[in-house]
Amino acid sequence: MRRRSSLTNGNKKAAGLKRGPWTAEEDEILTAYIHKHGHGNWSALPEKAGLQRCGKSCRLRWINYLRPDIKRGKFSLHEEQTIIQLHALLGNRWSAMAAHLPKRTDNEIKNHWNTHLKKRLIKLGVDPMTHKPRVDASTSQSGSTKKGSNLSHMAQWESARLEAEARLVRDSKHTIPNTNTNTNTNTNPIHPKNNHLLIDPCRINRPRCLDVLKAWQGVVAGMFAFPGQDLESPTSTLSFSGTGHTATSYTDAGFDGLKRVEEPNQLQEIEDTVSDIDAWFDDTFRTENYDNVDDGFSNALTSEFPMVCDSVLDFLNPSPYSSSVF
DNA sequence: AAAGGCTGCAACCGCAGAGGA
DNA sequence: ATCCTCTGCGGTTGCAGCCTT
Repeated sequence: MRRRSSLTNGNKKAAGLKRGPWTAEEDEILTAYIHKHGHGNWSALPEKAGLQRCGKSCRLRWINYLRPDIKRGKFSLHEEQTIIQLHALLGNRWSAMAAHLPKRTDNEIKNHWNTHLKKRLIKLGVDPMTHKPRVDASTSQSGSTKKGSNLSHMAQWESARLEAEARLVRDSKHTIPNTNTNTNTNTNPIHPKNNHLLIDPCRINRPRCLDVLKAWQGVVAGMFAFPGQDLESPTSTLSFSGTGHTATSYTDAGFDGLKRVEEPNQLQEIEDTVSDIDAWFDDTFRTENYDNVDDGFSNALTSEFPMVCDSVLDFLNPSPYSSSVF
């Protein structure tokens, strides 16, 4: 890791630059400039646009507030569920989470987590960092420890995958201008530099990670013994494949691994594991509030997890039309 | 009605990584 | 190999508005 000078250009507190809340006039100037010229180099933008702000401030204002493809206002129940689930997988990787919540910014998600969700989980007796019930260590000898360990592995694997996907989403956002208007294309663009397929962020409205996680739940729970594979390490995901997949397509390699379910009793094990995970999520997140709404969290999870079996069966009976979107 | 506390969120700060010189 | 700039990220702060006493 390279060291940098202690104060980079972007961090110098330039004298004479305005700080604090943006005025409507400043917003207008910035918006008009970006609509006309694009943002280009942020550090050069303020001078060109005639703003007494630093480039960093302009960038933040645009990304978190002025951008047209931003949804503001209350988070829906589904969005909150998604945030909680993503947080369990990714931790405080707000930008990666934002990539899976279209039209929400990392700042918004972070604020919502810190001001609402975190407190709610604490109130429910759930540790917001580990997403596990806050119980004393005496229960650690129970079978739940093993499941927790497996979940931890899953989280590591899925976390790595999500990060890669988030990166792709970011790339695609940068590659496709006017993402708010170009939403119905069926053809994904290709990254100009590496020729990798770029994921259309509009296709990630529903967090597909959940589907993949469900598939992984079967894999990582210890049903597959790959000689010489170290399932403790997320990087071993890459070694599932000998097909020369690049890192950006390594989830394909993971599905190759899934196809190794060959014994009927393995399917039963998968289903048992799914049930365990279902119960775990249910116990962790059920609240009176959720129980009292029709599309409550418990129901949502219950409806989500059957897809695990679908996914696994899908891989047991591979069809050319059922392949993953990855 | 006033004071103090709390909440929500926009904005800032410092650091790290990527990439060019 | 090193330095520098730019960009992006996550943590933190400041403050307006709301709530409670």
